[in-house]
Amino acid sequence: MPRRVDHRERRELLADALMRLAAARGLEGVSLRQVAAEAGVSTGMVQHYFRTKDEMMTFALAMVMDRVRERSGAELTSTAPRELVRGLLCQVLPLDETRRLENHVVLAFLAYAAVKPSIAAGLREAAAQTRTFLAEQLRAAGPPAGVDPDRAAAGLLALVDGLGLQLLSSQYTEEAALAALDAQLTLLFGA
Amino acid sequence: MPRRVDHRERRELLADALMRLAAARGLEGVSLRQVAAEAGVSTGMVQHYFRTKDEMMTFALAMVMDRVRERSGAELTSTAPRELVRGLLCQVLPLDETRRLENHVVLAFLAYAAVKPSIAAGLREAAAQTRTFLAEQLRAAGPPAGVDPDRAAAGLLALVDGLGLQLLSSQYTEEAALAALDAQLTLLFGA
DNA sequence: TGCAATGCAATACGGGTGCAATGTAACCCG
DNA sequence: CGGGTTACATTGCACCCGTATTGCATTGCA
Repeated sequence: MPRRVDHRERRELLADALMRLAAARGLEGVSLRQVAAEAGVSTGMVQHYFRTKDEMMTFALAMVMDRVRERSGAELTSTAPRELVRGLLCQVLPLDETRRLENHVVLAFLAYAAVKPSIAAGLREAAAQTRTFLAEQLRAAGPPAGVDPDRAAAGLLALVDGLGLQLLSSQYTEEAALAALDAQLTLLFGA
Repeated sequence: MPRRVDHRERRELLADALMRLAAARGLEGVSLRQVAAEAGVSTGMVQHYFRTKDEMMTFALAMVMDRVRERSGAELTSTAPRELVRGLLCQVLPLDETRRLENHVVLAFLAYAAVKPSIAAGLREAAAQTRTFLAEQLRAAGPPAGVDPDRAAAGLLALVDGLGLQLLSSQYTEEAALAALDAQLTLLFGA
């Protein structure tokens, strides 16, 4: 049995189980044993691949953000700035089951990160990256008078974060969220 | 000693301790014993005032939201819609230590509520209330063409939520957040 | 003046937690 | 064809959790 295993693959298998748990029962429902059970393996195996629970958590979060980044990268085919921006932001919104799950995880980790700065760092960097990209696109599109691209980018990201938050707690529908996003894009890119 | 105690007051004392813990160590750091220790009382006393942990949590969240609502109500003196809206939204943003604490708590509960619907209900109702108020004010101010008050209100609330989120994880400064908010208000209310 | 209700404190219980230690198969390498 | 390393599985430990139970003052009320 041994030696011939892909470490990466195993860790992702476990991290996937963790995500499912986090989405279903919250981060506090995540324990070594629960993750093991969800993945259908022994707790010893989990310990084998993650020396500590914190290491497991950190890996899972990194994995989620990598996936979002990957999907966003794949979306960068359109040439019109507005569609590009919209496509990217839609990859973040919880509009299907996969992304709902991801958003749950990220939200759980956000609450966690407000306390543990080491976790927050990764999130912060990813956001900054997205923000500068958005600002570039806004600048390229030549926004209406009175719209500062940097500020607008920051606002746009905050808007999407907020929309995601409200979608998760089912405060309203996907259509409403998309409408709000589109309305904002229209304001920023002009009619 | 007994009989002459204000139940409400005791419960708020405990809920305050809970808030401090939640802000400092996250919701998962909140236990009956920890709350008791933080409040400087026995765990028995906590049990006396909250029959279950869930009851304690629910009460604490309700208390926080009541305080926000109270503060927001006190802010409703200005007559110009834009200033009114701005004042209200600023009461939600984490711009001082008190509100940072509150935001931490609400965020923690949001992650919790994504899993426990009974908690989510209260949050949803409060948000809906705020949203209709915002929409009223926008309508009263006569927004520029192409701005739908209801959608704009929803967007505004989402924006503030997102800004709060990013402020908490110190993704940027208070000034930047306020600037983003003001920029959006200018877009919605016109110059 | 009794007596029930109230406000708490202390303790105990069953269960879940992270983690360390140990065991044991399977494979690769020399 | 041994020895060492890898990949797990099992078990145990100390701790913390939420909750139930019990005990005991103190008080308002009859």
